[in-house]
Amino acid sequence: MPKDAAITRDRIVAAASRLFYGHGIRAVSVDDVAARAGLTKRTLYYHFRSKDDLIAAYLAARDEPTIVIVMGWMDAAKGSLADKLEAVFAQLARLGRHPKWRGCGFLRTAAELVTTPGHPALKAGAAHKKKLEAEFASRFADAGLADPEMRARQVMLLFDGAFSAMLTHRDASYAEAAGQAAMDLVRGEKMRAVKRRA
Amino acid sequence: MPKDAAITRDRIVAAASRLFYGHGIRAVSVDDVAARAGLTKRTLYYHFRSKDDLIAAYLAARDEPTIVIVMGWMDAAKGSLADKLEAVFAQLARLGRHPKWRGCGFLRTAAELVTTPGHPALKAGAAHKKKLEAEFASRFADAGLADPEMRARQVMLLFDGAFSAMLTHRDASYAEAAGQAAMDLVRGEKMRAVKRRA
DNA sequence: TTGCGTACACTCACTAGTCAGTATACTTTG
DNA sequence: CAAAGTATACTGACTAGTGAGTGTACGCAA
Repeated sequence: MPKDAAITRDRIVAAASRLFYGHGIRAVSVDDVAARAGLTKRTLYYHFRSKDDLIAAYLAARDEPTIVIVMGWMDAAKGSLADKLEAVFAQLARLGRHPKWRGCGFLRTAAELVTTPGHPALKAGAAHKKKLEAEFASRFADAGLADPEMRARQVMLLFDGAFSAMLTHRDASYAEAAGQAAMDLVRGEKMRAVKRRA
Repeated sequence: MPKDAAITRDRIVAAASRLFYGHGIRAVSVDDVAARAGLTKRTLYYHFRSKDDLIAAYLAARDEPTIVIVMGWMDAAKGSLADKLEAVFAQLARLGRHPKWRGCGFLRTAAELVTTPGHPALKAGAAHKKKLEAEFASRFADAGLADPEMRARQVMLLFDGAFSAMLTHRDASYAEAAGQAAMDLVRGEKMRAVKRRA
């Protein structure tokens, strides 16, 4: 039955996700993941060729859901674009206050795997961030903001900066400061001419 | 002679710095560091109680020099506050284009050691970022910027965001986008009343 | 009976940290 | 001043444990 295989695979990815996110890639062994998934390492290696494959699957499984969550925050918020951005960063701060929060899985993986440039997990992480940036840009364009791509990029920089600072200081208020900056960047910018260099 | 000990210690820290920064904390063994420093592991353990001690020493040695470099960029740049910030981020982009660049050692260490909350290296990293933020705030205050502390915090968020994005995408132009955002945040803000919430 | 999914037991390389001992140089003492 | 003692800086070989990945056999469903 191929369905069983898919179920087992998902269970392994779920176990890997919890452990890799909670403790880091290198800190977690394949044995740990197998034990957490309730099966032996040999079974895990039946479903995944290597630990690197498993890491890639871990991030791939986080891509779409993360984007849905963040854009859900934005679309659910009432008011102006600035208000919506404030809501996004307020929600990020709320996450950051959770005791099990460990920063951004994509950024932390990028930091850990920095020496293996072609790693599929790194590509997945970069693609994920690009997608999120594009979602912001699309909404900024709809709102009539000048230079939506650049503003989206700057908001992403604040977003990733908030992740880093919250992780460094264990202080979620950094996300709120980032939200204020994001608001300032999109406020009163609607019709301003694009006089910046490309 | 205690001078010999200091020299050897420094050589170990220098070797650790290169390897930890280049490959990551967990990816580098104590044997690797000892070999790079040209001595045995036993000698390394004569100078450091544990690998954790060595990690802390690695970040401690990077603290002050990093701040001097970044503030040197800022103070050497001519023009307005915005111009000086543009210069800082331009220099960051220049660093990011170097083939041996591997992101921010402090942020990457924070990401790797996320499961050991009290680790001295994490405290060193947090203190380092706070110091840098304070240096920005001091210069913003001197320039008569309204709410210098908040702006300094936001610039730090852009700074760390630039590190993260450059590492994720291997694209140094993110630092320049961050620089543009930083300029926008300090420009035309000199005398604006502080109407934001605390 | 074929082949898919699982388990046990294993390999071999590597890891942080330790044991016991040595060469050198400075200090104390007869 | 010379001999003995002591602290310093160092080494090679080791331990106990963990790492990713594998060979082989077994049960179960079609």
